[in-house]
Amino acid sequence: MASMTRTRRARRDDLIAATVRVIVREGIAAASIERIAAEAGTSKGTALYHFAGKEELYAAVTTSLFDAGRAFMTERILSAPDTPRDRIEAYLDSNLRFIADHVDHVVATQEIVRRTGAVPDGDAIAPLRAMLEAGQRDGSFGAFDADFVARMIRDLVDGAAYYYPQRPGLDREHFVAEGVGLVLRAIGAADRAGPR
Amino acid sequence: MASMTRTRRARRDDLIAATVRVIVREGIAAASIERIAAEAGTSKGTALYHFAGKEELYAAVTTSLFDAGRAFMTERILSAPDTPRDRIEAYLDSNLRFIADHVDHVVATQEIVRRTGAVPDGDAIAPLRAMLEAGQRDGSFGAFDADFVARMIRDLVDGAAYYYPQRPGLDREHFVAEGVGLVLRAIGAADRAGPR
Amino acid sequence: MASMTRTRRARRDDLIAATVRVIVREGIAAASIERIAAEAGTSKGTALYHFAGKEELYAAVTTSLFDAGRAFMTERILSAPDTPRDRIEAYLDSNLRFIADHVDHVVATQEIVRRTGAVPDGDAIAPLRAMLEAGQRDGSFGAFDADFVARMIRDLVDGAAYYYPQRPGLDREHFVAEGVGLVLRAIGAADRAGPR
Amino acid sequence: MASMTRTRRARRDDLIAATVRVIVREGIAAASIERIAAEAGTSKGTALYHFAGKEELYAAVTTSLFDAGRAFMTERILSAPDTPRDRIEAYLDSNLRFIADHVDHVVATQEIVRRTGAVPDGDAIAPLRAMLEAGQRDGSFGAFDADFVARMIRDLVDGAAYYYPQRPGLDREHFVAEGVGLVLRAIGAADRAGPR
DNA sequence: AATGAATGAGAGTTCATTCAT
DNA sequence: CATGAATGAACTCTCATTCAT
Repeated sequence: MASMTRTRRARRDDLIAATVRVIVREGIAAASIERIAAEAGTSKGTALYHFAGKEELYAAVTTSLFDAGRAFMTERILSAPDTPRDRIEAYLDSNLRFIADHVDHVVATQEIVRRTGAVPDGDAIAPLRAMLEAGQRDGSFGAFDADFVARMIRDLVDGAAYYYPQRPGLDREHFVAEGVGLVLRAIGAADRAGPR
Repeated sequence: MASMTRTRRARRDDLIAATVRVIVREGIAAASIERIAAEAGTSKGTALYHFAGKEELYAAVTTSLFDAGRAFMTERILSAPDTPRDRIEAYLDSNLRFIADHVDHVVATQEIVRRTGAVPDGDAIAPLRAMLEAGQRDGSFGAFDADFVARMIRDLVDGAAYYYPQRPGLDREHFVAEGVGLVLRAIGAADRAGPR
Repeated sequence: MASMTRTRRARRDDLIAATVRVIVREGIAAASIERIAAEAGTSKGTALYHFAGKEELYAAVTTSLFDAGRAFMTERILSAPDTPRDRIEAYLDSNLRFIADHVDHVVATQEIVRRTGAVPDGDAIAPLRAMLEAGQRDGSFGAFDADFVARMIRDLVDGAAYYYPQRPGLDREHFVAEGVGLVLRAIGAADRAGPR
Repeated sequence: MASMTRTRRARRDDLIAATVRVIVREGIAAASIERIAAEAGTSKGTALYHFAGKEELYAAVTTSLFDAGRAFMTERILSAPDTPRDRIEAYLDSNLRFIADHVDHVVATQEIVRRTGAVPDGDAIAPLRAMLEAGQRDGSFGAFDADFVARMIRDLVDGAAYYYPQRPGLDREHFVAEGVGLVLRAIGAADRAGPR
């Protein structure tokens, strides 16, 4: 994948962006290859020249988002203090921030994942659950079913992507703070300080 | 609609149940009328004899669930003490209980709603937000963006329907208690008493 | 066919009338058995109990019109003076008068004939051509291709059925006189007298 | 529309011709896209690749005929002497000649127009009526209801298209002369000269 | 590298007809 | 007599995919 001509790379990016736009604006049902190609200013034949099939195109959309998201988030999580509370706060904060900055791509990816059932990255729950359990062990968090809560947090964070663009005036910082606060309270970790 | 022959009513119910099964097991993409009819042990022609079209079939699936759910929940909510905390607890408790008892139908309905965008009942957020705001006014709940939190609670509750069947051993009471507790903590209303 | 219970006869007539109404108002494409049955205030099953199939229903529509038309016209033609000019005038006059009095049934029948290609009565051209040739032999009419003209007269008369209802204010007598006059002039027989 | 590849133009013409053949030979009821495609030696998918739908295919059939017809006729009518009699004669003569040369296409178009009700060109009666009224004003034609006669002439001319192929031995010139003569006599304009 | 053309599989719908009650 | 129920055939249309240029 690294060895791609610049043209090829550019065309693929065009098509990925067009896919995102079509899915977000017109719904995934309307996202035929022909419609996407038109949105990208090219032809169906060309789209399928660059991607072996629709599956591969969709995979490219999700993969490109996951790669960017992982890079963005791991950096921030790793540079946070090594306590469960700080790590999970960093996780939520960076995730919501990333979402706010890539709403369309996130929404499109969720539509694709829901339709194809193929998460490219593997388990997104496991690390979250691990963090929760760590916090429970050292007493930072309350008592709850870590698996259940982990999944609910993911639903909540994913759902935020649909909510965010629906409130156009919504301030990004407010959005992030609300999300983080909600979860921290839910896991019994919101009692540090400050106006969160 | 009340005036339906017994056969018609039965066949429609068969088809509604078959639709739910197909959507849950094979995904909504595979839920063609022919596939659904086969699952119901009948023919495509018959399915379309009983439902004017796919839209009407899907509407019947969602409507039947919403009707049952509304009946189940309103009864319980109305018989709860008239405080914000008790009402929202009744709301969550009855909703999660209803979900646990109708997982497949709930999941199928969510798939349909997501695809068609047509919620038969109108706004599901408004009443939840109203309850939250009432609790904020009288000091039972903490400070948060009620609209944001209302939506997140809905995402969370809806998401629980996907989670529940994935943990086969999961006790229904545990499931409900975890869900209620999570939300009550998140809105700062969990400080009553007892082992919740 | 003569031996029919009164109910049976009545239901058949209801259905024939309903067929005519549906075809005229909504077009023959919309004239499904179900639609026709609904228009007649009964069910598809009943319609097919009274008529073996759609073909038979359509045949009944055309036959009932042809029978009535033939009775109406032959009487008038036979009571006309026995000259080619008088006979053809009686033919046209009675035909146009009959059409004006049964526009809907005539139009419906034409639609059916055009679609099924089945004229119940046999050749409608032959007698007309015979009259024209008789007039040519005795010098009452001019010189023309009798077969060609016979067919054109039929097209013209049939077409009049579509025209008549489109000019609501149109006087029946005027309509008949114009039609008769047009044809008489066309065959060189209009030079008798009077304001025709 | 002018910018079409040669292949596309050719395939569309193939399909238009096939449509005409199927309608004329087997009736418009039998003219399914699949049947038409087979007649054109291609597949249903290809037919729908070249025409957005059946409506567009039918529109192409009628439009192509109307365009050719209008070109053929206007040229001849404009080059005729500017008297009502000459103009209407040119109208009839050119129309019947065009019909004789494109019988199948004309018949197919009439079937389509009758079924869809969509005349691509607008009112075909108005210009005819205008010519008739002009002739009445300057005394070239007799007294008659111009609107009525205009419509009857159209019925007559259109009907000629069905008649023509039914008499295989029929000479084209004879056919045209009979049609023109019939109408000219009917409107009282046949008294110029010669054995018409 | 790009694309027009072709095609088959499959979806939703309509409808005449058969049948049991 | 009447009708609800059931069904299969046929039709239009969408779409991912293959291929030749």
